[in-house]
Amino acid sequence: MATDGRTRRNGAGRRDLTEIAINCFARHGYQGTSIDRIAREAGVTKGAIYHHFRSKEDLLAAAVRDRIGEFETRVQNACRDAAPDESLRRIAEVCAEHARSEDRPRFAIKLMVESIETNAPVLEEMRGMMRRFRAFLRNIVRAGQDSGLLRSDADADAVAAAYTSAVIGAETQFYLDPKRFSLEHTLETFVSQMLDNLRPAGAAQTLQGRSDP
Amino acid sequence: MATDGRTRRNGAGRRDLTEIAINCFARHGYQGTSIDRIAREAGVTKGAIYHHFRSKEDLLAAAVRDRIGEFETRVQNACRDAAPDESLRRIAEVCAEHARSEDRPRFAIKLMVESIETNAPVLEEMRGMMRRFRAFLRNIVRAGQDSGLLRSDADADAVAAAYTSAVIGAETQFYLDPKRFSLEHTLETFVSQMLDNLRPAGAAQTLQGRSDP
DNA sequence: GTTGCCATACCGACCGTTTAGTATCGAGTG
DNA sequence: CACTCGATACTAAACGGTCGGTATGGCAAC
Repeated sequence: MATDGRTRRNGAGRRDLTEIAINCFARHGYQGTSIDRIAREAGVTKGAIYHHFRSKEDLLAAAVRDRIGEFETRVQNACRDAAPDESLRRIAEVCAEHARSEDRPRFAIKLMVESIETNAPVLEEMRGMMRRFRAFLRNIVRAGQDSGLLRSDADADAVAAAYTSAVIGAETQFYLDPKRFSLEHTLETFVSQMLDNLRPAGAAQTLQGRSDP
Repeated sequence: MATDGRTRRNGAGRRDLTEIAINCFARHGYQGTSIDRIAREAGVTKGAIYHHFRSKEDLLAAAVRDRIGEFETRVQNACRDAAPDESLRRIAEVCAEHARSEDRPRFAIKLMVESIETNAPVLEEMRGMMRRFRAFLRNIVRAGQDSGLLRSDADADAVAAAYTSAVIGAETQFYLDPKRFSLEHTLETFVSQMLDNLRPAGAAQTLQGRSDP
């Protein structure tokens, strides 16, 4: 708790504040999180936050931007040097890990849903993130089609949209009912189903999932 | 706006209040909706609301229960006298209609997500709804398996979970980006993909979706 | 008159934001 | 080296407003 080499004072820096803020926002939502709560968890007073950020919305926007960039980097790194079908499997794994992580989870789902009809700037940020995610998936599918690995008559946009739906819906159900909803198994089932369906006609057909008798 | 034959006064009855309340909650969230706002939209004052409901949470719980029951009835009716595969198509259609309706939409997604870590009673209600929804789907899949219509070696629970994921995720993306996200097409793509995958080995294989060249 | 339904007025708590003031540092100056 | 100056990083306190909730009273119907 002493010096961390980054700040002159004992308090939290601007970067630390966005970390703590997004954590609070992800747990209690934007409207359910008071500036005082963030300040308390950061070990500073309310004034310190208003020294770094113009408003509560400004703090939220900064925190969201940080997290979105982090998530996208993570997804991209998981796909490095991987074939299209392997990439599609890995992305689901990264999303599941993200949902199970200690600090990061829920922020996307919670703030995305809350911002609908209540916070236009954040909504726009989230909309951009989802569009980029779908485009990223679509390009992977297209690459698979171009290389003959995946069926070329499939609608890559629709496949990407369905994939994104499965991820968001599975995360939501997992947050709602973590003890009864098996996140990884659901995503694996979906991805296997999708890859089976995308296999070019004539290729060998595998049963659902791996061979785990 | 005069007498509607139900109430002695010009105000709204208990049932009308839950309708208006769920509408507000669905748009602005629970924490983003004040009692005064609901009262204003209902054409009454706060006192009227506290005459019918003990607290804001009580009002929310009553409104949520009403809506959940309504939705479940709608889904069940859509499946009357339908074969399993047809039921699975119809449920997706009902969910898409629900998402596009004028008054009802968003309440499930919004309140479900918001209640995570903030409102245990509502969370429990939502959890029950999702469990029943998945169980309903699973039973349809099992019925299809028993009748030989669907592959018997598929994991019915996992299929139901993936289906539910797709519905929730597609609705969420649609609310987030209604102009760019095509809800119906995404759900149709998913359901076709799933049914293709569930077709028993040896059965005729159709291409994705209908023939819309 | 009693009862059900609702309006009015109000309370205490809390929220986002502002302001005034303070402590701590680095750079510049002699 | 000491010393000033000006940022920077905060604290403490308060303000105006809104919120959920309550107490009270009145009007209409039976």
